[in-house]
Amino acid sequence: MTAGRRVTIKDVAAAAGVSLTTVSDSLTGKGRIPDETRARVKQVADELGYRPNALAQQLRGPGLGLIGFLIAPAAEATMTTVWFWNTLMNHATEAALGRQHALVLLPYDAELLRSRRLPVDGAIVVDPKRGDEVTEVLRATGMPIITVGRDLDHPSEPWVDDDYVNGASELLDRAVAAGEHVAMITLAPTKSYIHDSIVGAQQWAERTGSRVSLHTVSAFSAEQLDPALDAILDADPADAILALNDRLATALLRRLRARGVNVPGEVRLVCVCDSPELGQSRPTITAARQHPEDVGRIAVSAIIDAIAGRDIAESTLVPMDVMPRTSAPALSAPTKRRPKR
Amino acid sequence: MTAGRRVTIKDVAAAAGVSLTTVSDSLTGKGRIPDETRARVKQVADELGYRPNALAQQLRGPGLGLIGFLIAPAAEATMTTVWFWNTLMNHATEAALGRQHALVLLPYDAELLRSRRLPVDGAIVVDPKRGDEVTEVLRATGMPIITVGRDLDHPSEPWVDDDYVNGASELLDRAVAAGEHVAMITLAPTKSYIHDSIVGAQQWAERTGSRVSLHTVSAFSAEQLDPALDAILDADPADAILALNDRLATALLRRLRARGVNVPGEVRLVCVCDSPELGQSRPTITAARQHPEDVGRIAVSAIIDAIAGRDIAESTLVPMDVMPRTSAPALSAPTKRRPKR
DNA sequence: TTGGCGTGAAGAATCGATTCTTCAGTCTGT
DNA sequence: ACAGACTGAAGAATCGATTCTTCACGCCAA
Repeated sequence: MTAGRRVTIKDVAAAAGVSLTTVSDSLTGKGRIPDETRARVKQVADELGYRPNALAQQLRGPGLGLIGFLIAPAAEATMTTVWFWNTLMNHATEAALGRQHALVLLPYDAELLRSRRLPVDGAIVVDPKRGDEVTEVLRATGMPIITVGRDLDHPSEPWVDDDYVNGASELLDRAVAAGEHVAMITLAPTKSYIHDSIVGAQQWAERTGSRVSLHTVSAFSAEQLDPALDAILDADPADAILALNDRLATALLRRLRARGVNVPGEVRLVCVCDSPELGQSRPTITAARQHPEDVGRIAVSAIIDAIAGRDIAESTLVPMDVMPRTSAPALSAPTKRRPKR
Repeated sequence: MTAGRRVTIKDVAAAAGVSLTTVSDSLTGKGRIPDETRARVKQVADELGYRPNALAQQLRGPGLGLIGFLIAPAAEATMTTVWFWNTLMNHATEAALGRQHALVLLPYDAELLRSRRLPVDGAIVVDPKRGDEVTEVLRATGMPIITVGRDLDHPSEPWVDDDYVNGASELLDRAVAAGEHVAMITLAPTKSYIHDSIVGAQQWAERTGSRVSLHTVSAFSAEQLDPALDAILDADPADAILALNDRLATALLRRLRARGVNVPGEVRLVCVCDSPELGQSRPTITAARQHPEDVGRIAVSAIIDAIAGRDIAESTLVPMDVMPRTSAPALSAPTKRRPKR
């Protein structure tokens, strides 16, 4: 009961005076065992506190693959982040379980990872930062790796992500008329989704002959953010404002209301990354929806293939969906069609 | 290369024309193998794309314990949540790895968990909601379980948590003079930390002969939150305001500033749950710091003990630290000492 | 009485990698 | 020239559970 070593099937067999086979069959409901014996074995197992070792149980049969799962801590957290991670984690977990694999959490710490043998067959890294040392350490072990979002300094690593380039571009297509001036409020492009969102906005500008002016802020504290946003609104009056994420979008909406600016009457407001909060604000905010469910599933599929030695796609983009809301209703007359790519 | 089945050590041995032992020793750098053979085996292994099976590798030796890890999705997300989960996850992961265990993510979905055999020896459930069905399903498998935060409907389940009762109480001791009137802004007590924070504030009130008035809001959207907070500020003028979490605290600070109320001059503002953001606002906000690092480590320790069949404490409370900041400086003359319990 | 069949349960192989033990062959020193 | 030491590598046990195969025993019918 208070023993140190774990109780194994051998202990149960010895205590019940039967063979290993009988214990296994009794507990799993297989084989030809009279009810009386079955009950007795179960009782002995309970008394000893026996629980089958999950590892050994999985070794035979189809086998359980172990996939390392790492999330880079975010300096700036938003509802988007939480919603995205939660959804991603749940769907990735589910996909893995369905394919006889398990997601094993690993600490996001290069030192720690380096210092021990990692009990995994491959790894998924979510939101790596530029030139990420953690990814580097994993790579050095030789295990297959896939990232959700690219490591901007290692573009050749296999990765999966929402298609922020086209997402941002289509978002503007739907919500902003060609030729108008858009002020884009973004964070420093340390992660690929930021970089890609900016590229998407610039592509839209080129294609439609519009102008996008970039403003980078650091969004750590709401108290520091508000004055920064005010300064931008003062200096750069625009027809529409494109916020990178929900945190920036809601902060902007607050500032605009405080200034008595009508949204969308005087200025339209759109946000690249959707989050549940954007559907709750007043007015609700138009955004492009990511698909963490698909991203998670695809990442798991790819890493399982890589572990099995199959070739995998170098990158996968998941299309985003524009969600037109009150802050920037869909245009009735669509602007020029974007070329396929 | 594009093969379906995974390459095993046997395949390498056959291809290299040596024994299993030689392959294993060559790749792990052990045994007495001449450099030439070692290199040749390594090359063959590389060509075949061999990677040792993590499961089998861990079966021998100390063995790898698998611990299920589940996080209940939060309806309302705050910086606290993200910071807390991230820190908890990293430290729990690290603690597990250090003790030859691995944290395996499981989906927070009762249906899914019920439908398959779970490849884990025990489980940690973070932030269970009242009468949680997920916990129920896990419990039914017979595996040991520990929750971070109590399931309010299953108080007898082993659990670990920050000591919100004493945390809130000591926070008020340090920042609010006895006899003053405190307005507490909180969420509906669906999780134990909310419940406990309220109890702590009430205990402080009783002990010091002060009054705490409770105001429950739903914090989903910032746009809906502000009017609700205004209504409370209008209806219940207080000497100090106690916010449950960073989201409520920063929203309150915004409202107070908008109303031209001086903090801490006219009203002091304190927050039960600390988060990095509270140290960045202007003024910075006094709060009680949780210790997700310790909570994570302790939860892992406990579940490992439970898996090994050792008896574990039914509950563990981690003391919180009051962080005095500008919004409510520490009182020079401390109020009555709280009795030990 | 004995062949055959059904029952209950044990034996042994298996999963993949590691590690302890053994062993054949070569080299060295006396 | 031969015992003993050393080298390189293979054999076999092990981890814990599952599962395929075998086997002893009892009973019934021919």
